[in-house]
Amino acid sequence: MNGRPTIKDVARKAGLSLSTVSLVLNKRENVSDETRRKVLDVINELGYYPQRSARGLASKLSGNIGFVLTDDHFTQAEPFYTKIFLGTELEARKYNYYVLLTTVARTVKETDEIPRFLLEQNVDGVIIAGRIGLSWIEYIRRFKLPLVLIDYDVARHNLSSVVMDNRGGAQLVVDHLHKGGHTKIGFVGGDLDHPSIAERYLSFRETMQARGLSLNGAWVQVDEADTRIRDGYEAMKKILNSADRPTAIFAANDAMAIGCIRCLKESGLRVPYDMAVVGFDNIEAGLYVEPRLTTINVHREEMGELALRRIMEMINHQNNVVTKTLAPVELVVRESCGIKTQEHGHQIPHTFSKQGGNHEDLAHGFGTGSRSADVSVGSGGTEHEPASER
Amino acid sequence: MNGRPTIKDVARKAGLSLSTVSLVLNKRENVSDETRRKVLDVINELGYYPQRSARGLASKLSGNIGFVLTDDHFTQAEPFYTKIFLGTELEARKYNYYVLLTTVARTVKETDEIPRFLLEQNVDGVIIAGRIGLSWIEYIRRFKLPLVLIDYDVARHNLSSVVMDNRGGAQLVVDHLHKGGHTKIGFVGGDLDHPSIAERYLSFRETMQARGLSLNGAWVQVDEADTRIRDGYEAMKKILNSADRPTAIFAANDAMAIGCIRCLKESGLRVPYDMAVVGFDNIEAGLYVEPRLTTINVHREEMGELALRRIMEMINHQNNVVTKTLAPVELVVRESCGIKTQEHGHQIPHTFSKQGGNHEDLAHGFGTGSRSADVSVGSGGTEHEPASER
DNA sequence: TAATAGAATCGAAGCGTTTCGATAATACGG
DNA sequence: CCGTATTATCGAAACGCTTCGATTCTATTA
Repeated sequence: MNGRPTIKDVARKAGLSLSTVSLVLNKRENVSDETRRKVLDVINELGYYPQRSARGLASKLSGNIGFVLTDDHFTQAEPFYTKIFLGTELEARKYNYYVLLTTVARTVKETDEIPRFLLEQNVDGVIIAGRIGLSWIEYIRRFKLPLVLIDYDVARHNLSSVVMDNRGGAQLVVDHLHKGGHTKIGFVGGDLDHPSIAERYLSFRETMQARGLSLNGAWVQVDEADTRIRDGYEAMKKILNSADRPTAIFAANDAMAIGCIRCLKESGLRVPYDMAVVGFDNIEAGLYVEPRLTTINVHREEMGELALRRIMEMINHQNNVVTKTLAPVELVVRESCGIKTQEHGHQIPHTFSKQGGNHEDLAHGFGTGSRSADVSVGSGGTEHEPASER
Repeated sequence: MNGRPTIKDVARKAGLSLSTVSLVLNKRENVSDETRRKVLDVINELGYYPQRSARGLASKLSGNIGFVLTDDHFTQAEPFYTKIFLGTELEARKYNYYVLLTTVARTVKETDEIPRFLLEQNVDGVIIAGRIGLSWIEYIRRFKLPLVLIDYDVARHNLSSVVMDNRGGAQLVVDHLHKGGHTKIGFVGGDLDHPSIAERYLSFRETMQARGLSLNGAWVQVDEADTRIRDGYEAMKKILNSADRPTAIFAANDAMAIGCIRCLKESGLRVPYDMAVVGFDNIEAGLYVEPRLTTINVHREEMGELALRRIMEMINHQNNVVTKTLAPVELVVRESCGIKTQEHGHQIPHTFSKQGGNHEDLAHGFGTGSRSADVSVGSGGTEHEPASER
C-alpha cells in the first residue's frame, strides 16, 4: 500500500477481480453499468492511474509513436516542423499515446545512430517528417511498423503520406492573380527536385492552361540550384532580361519570393505596382519583407494531426491501405500581390479555403475551419518582432 | 521463437541462466570475462535487444525523462528551446534514456492537461525549460521526482537549475566596450521582471563600477513594459533625449538592441559611428539587422545537455543537492559595436570565452570548447536566408 | 587440511498489467 | 419449466525483464 495504488488495490477495494477492473480500464463491453460505476468511483477515490510499462508488457503495445526528423529540419529558424510535431503531440494525447521525437542525420551512417525506439520495440508506429534520405526510409520500413510520411513522399515506395495541397495552393495563386487582372504570369521554381515544388509547378502550368492563359518560356525559371532566396533572386534577374515582361510572379516558395522582391527593388521596380509577387508556405519572414508577402498558408499543426490519426488507424484496425492525405491550404492576401480586396468587395479576412482532394483519395479531417484564426491576414501589426526575452 | 528473441533465447543459446544474461546486460560486476563474452556473442548473433516495457516494469524505472515547455516557447520562431531540447535528447541517448516532450499552457488549468507521464509514472525525472507559471512548478514538485529547470529559476523554490551565465556575459560586454574606448555606456533593460534580465542589469552595474566607469541615470532605462523591439526603441528614444549622450548602448537582449538600432537610424544617427550597440542572446535576427549585431552567444544545446546530466545524477545517485549550473557564454563581435579586432590584433574568430562560476557553485561540463565552431562570427555570408524549401 | 571468504552463477519470485478460457448468472424461446 | 444462448465476472497464465537470496566453486588462510 505504500507507493501508488495498483490495479490490485482497486480490485480489492471494489470487491471485484483484477480482470474486471482491467475490462473497465480498457473500455471493453460486457461490463454492467453498475460495476463500471463502482470501479470508476474507486479509481477516483484512490487516485489510481495505470502504469505504462506494465501495460506495455502485457499488451505488446508500447503506447509510443516515433517521430523522426532530420536535425537540420528540426533546428531551422522557421518553426515549420516544430508546429507539425506539436500537432502530432496534441492529437496523440487523445489516444493516450506519447510521441518520441528523435533526430537523425540526413542519411543512415553508423549503426548506433539508429533510433533506439525501433530496436527496443518501443514504438507502435513511426512518422517521418520532411525530406529524408531514402536509405532511412528503406531501413525503417524493414521493421514492419505502421509508417507515415509528412511533407514528403516517394512515389516508388508505396507509403502513406500527409502532404499539403500543393496543387490546390498553386491553383489559388493563379486564380487570385488572374482575377486581379493579371494575364502575364511568370513562375520561379528554383529546382524541381523537391516533390512539393514539382507539384506546384505542374499545377501552375495546368491552371494557366485551364484558364486560357499563355505560358511564356522566358518567364518560367526552374533551373536554379536550390530553392532559397538567392535562387529566387537569380531567377528573377533572368526573367527581367526577357524582352517582354510578365506583370506577376508566382514563386514556388516564400524564400524565393523574397529573393524576387529583393531583385525587383534593386532593379528599381516597385512591388506590386510594376510587378506583383506571390509566394508559398507562409513563413514568418514574409511578414517582414516590404511589401509584405501574399502567400499560401499551410496548416502545419493539422498535418501533424492527420498523420497521427492515420497511424492510429493503422495500429488499431490493421488498416494498411496506402493513403495520400492532403492538408488544406489557404490564400493569405497581403500587399505584395497588389490586389486589395476580393472582387465582391469582401472584407477581412482575405482568406479563401481550398478544399483539396481533387484527384487524390480521401482527405481526412478537412475543413475544421477554426484554425484559420491563426493566420495572419491583411492589416495590423507591421512591426518586426523576432523574439522578446524568453 | 517467432518474433524478436528474448532474454530467454539468449540464455538458452548461451547455456546460461536468465539472471546471468541480465547481469551482463546491466553491466554489473561479478561476471567472468568469459561469460560476458559468450553472452555478448550470442546477443550479437541473435540480434537481441532488451525490451523497454519489460525492463521498466521490473526495474521500476521508465527510462524516460519528461521535458516540459510552454507552447509559446516551443513554437516561437527563434529555435532557442528547440536547440535546448536537442541537446537534452542527444545527451539522453548516451544514457539510453528517452525524452518525452510535452507542452503546457502557461498556468495550470484543467486536470486533464497535466502531463500524463507524471500520472502514469512514465518518467524518472522532469526538466522544465523557460519561464513557466509557478503553479506548474509547485504542482510538478509534488511528484517527488528529480526536477531541473533550464533558463529559469525561482529563488524561493529550492530547485536545481541550468541557466546561462548572465553575469559573465554582461561583464564581457562592458569590458569589450571599455577596451574599445567607450566610457559612457548606457543600458536598455526593458523591464526587470525576468530573472535573466535582472541579472544582466546587476552585473552591468557592478562591472561598470568595478572598472571605474560612472553610471548616468538618464542612460539607464529599465522601465519599459516588456523586453521586445518596441521597448528597446522607446528606451533608446528617452536616452537620446538626455542632454549628454552615451557613446555606447548595452541592450539586455537582442530584440531590444534591434529596437535601439532602429531608433538610432530614424534619428539620423549612424551605428556604430555615432553610437555603438551590443545585445545579448545571439538570435538569428541579429544577423539580418544592419549593421549586424554584436552580442553574447549562449550555448543552447549545452544547456540541455547539462540539465540532462544533472537529472541523471539525481536519478542514479540520489544526489539531491540543489545546484545552479551556469552555461558558458561568449562574445560574438560583429559590426554594431564598431570595435574591429581585439586589441592584440587577433584574427577571426572574434570570440572570447568567459568561464562562469564566479560565485555560484560548481559548473558542470564547462569549456568543451568544440562547440564554439557553431557560432557565427565576424565575416562571410551576409545574405538573409530565412528558409529554403524544406 | 579444514574452515572461511569471495567470486560466479543460478532459481524463483515479483513487477502491474492484459487476455483467454472457464464459470456463474441471467434471459429467452418453445 | 428446461435447455440454450447471452452476458457478466473471475482465475490464472503470460508478457520479458530485474533482483535477491541461495548455491556452487575456487582461492586463501591458519
